[in-house]
Amino acid sequence: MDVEINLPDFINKFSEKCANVQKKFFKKNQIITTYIQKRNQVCIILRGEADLVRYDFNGAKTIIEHYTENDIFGEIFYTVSVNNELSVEAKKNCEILIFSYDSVYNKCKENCEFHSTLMENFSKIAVEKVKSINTRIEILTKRTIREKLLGYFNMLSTRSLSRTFKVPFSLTDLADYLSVDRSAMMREIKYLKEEGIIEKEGNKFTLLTL
Amino acid sequence: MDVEINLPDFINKFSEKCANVQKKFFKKNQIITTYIQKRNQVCIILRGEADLVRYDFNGAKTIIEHYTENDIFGEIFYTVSVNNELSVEAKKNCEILIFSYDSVYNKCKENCEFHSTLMENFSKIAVEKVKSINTRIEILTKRTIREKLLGYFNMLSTRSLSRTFKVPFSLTDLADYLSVDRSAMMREIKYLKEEGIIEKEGNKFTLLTL
DNA sequence: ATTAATTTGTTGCTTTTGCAACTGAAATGT
DNA sequence: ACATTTCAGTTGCAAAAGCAACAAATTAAT
Repeated sequence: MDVEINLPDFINKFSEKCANVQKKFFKKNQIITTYIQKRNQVCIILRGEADLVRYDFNGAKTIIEHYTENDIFGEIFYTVSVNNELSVEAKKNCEILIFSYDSVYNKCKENCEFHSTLMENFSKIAVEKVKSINTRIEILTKRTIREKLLGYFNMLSTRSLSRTFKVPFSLTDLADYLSVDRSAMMREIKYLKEEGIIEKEGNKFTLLTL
Repeated sequence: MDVEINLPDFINKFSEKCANVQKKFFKKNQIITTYIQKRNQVCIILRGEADLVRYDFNGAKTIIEHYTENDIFGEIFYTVSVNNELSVEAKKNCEILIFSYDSVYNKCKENCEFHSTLMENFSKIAVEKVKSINTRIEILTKRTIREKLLGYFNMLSTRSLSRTFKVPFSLTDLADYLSVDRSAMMREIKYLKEEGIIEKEGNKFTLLTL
């Protein structure tokens, strides 16, 4: 039995009929949502890109996750506390489906196809999410900036089935994503280039070593 | 509707009758499993404690997750690659349930209660797992050892509803869990004590400031 | 009970990372 | 088309973290 899921198919089943699911539009740089304790909102990106970000008291920004089409997010996946203010910011114009976690376990009156498919597939979606977060942990637990960069590049390379790949955000954001200082990261990228380990053209990188 | 799940109850429904689920015993320090690509094993700890660990080429050990009773793990939650050898090591004598991911989506012939409860609740279990991994990310993305320690202590404090709490592993392992050098961590703990921010007695810590 | 092994605690020294500050390039807005 | 903002790229200096090595304390093993 194949437990893979084709998320796009599933999402295309959405229709305006389902009363439990809202579709909303957000412009670039708008805040899509701020995580609130006790609320259990679930969001799916139909179109666009967004980041889940945290700003520390000292102003340091961390990109916790980067979302593209078909990605899912919301406070159900987070233990929201007073110490961590989390918000999701649109990086491009976005089209978002919003519903409550409860509705995943309760049929809607219209018994719509989107809703029933959502219910059926929710565990697979959640398992996929665990996988993607674990990949992030894999990178964050690396001890040096160099290892983090190479770990991340390796992942992108594997995912794109090519030694050359595009980093999906600006280098400034990449530093926030790897949770390191930008200038220190730039320096490390310079060393990696000098040592012939990587090549770089804008945000297109190539891994030269295995 | 309440979407919380009482995992212990669910696990107690296990009976030897279900042909798809095995129960195995492991002694302290034994390797429970090594993650293998394409296999989709799921394990639940009935009794004992275990760590998911990664050893880097340079010998550095990272504790990716720490499991206690009722925790769930297995390669379904991981994108297993050649670059990351992951294994789960028993830290105490363990009693483990093992089954394949497929069986979560297929009834067993005996139609046993454990199995059907597993199927029903799997998405909730997976969502809980996302939450717990995200808490880990929250800590790993902190920039300094001090912030990582305080972030982790805060979490333990919140979880135990008390300013005083026990760290569930040795300080050596804690360093591997926070992904930092042990001696540097010890130094930071010393500073935190000197500054009156924490108190420490063995692996029992107290947070003195808000 | 004694030995062995592991864990804790500490410290000098080195390396890595972060911070601040600035320049030029690119993108964006009006 | 020009001004403004954001992003990339650099660098000196300071701070933090890592490494190595060791002694003392604890825990486990025989």
